[in-house]
Amino acid sequence: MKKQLSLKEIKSCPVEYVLNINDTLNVISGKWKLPIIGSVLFGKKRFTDIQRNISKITPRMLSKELKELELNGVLIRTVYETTPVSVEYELSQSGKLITEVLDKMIEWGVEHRKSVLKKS
Amino acid sequence: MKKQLSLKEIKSCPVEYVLNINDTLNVISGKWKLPIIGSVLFGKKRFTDIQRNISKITPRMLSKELKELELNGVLIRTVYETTPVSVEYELSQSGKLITEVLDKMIEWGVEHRKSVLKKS
DNA sequence: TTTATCACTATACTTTAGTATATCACTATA
DNA sequence: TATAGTGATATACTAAAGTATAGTGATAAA
Repeated sequence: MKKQLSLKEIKSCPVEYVLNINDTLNVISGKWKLPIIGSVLFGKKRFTDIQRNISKITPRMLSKELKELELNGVLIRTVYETTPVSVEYELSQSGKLITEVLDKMIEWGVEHRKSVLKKS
Repeated sequence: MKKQLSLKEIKSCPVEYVLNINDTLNVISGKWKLPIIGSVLFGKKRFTDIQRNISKITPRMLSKELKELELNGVLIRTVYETTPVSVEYELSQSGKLITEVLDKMIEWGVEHRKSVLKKS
């Protein structure tokens, strides 16, 4: 098994640095992951709720991405044995915390745009 | 021209939220952008330096990605009229600041992995 | 009886991202 | 004269990501 490195060790090793960022990047990149996270950000949602929320997503993509997000521990999937079954998706504890990363991205983006506009 | 929204306005509008994160995401996603940023993180680098640094990248990809990063205002390209010409790439001011986002990503990733391991 | 809802899956397709390999014009060194 | 280094570009390809469209089985309402 791979040794767990400390934050300090990761940030000081270029290879680990890139690998660890990629791990996080994989959780949020692709066309639909972010909209899905956005959709469940304010509480539990069902499959069709999310689908209605993100009008252009196909069920194939939604199903695929939900599975991946669940596998990655970002979403929690709960099945209720009603008829027909209902399934609810919600953010896990660390799924909720990813907003800290997202907010940082927005902040950088806004500042970056300012500095690009200034120069042109 | 599009109105510049404040941080508050962006964070409170789901559509703007996703759009703005995507802007930042586009700067760092893809197979090679992060390794390139990593390579120039500690100072100016030339085309072949970066190529040697990232041993598996093809010149086509390196050229393509450098162009995109320059266009996005993350990298600055300087041409020196030596013979043969030499070209140096370095991070712009806000290019340097993107490390704040990257560090946040590492921090979340490390905590997230901990919480996933705990549960299994 | 037809239609709709639920949460999906199957198949075939297109589009985008990335790879492989060769080449450019120039110059300096062996 | 042959070879290597400079910073790339051209063409053709494969692989990955995403789209389009139809269909599943159970149930319940019109």
